[in-house]
Amino acid sequence: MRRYLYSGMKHNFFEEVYEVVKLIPKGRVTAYGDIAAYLGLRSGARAVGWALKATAGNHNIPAHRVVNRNGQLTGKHQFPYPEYMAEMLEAEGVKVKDDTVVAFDELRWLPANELL
DNA sequence: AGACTGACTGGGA
DNA sequence: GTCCCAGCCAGTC
Repeated sequence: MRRYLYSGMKHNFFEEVYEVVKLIPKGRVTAYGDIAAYLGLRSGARAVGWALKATAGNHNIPAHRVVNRNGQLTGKHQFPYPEYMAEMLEAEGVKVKDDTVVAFDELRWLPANELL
């Protein structure tokens, strides 16, 4: 995994996002902003969400492990059906209540901390 | 070309 | 805690 610093570098932002998302461990979650920060963007969270939208239907990318900074499943409506995202997380041992990940702070996986 | 939009976020009021 | 606002990327009109 290489560092992505946006300044001056021409690169496919989407692919970088996908690579990071694929590395999120089962049973853990992360936030859009965490991924953006790791990729070197100040406020690229929205761009990350936009990129993940393009992965809809791609089962090779665990997009359900990405939630917003409050642990809310804001992207649930992009899945085959609204409950799909929560079901996937529950199946991995992540508890979800009211569209929000329980104990989000403990399960939050930060790429900058866990990767070299 | 310009203006919006969206699976967002941090900071200030 | 709430509300507002600018900034990020790529696509659409």
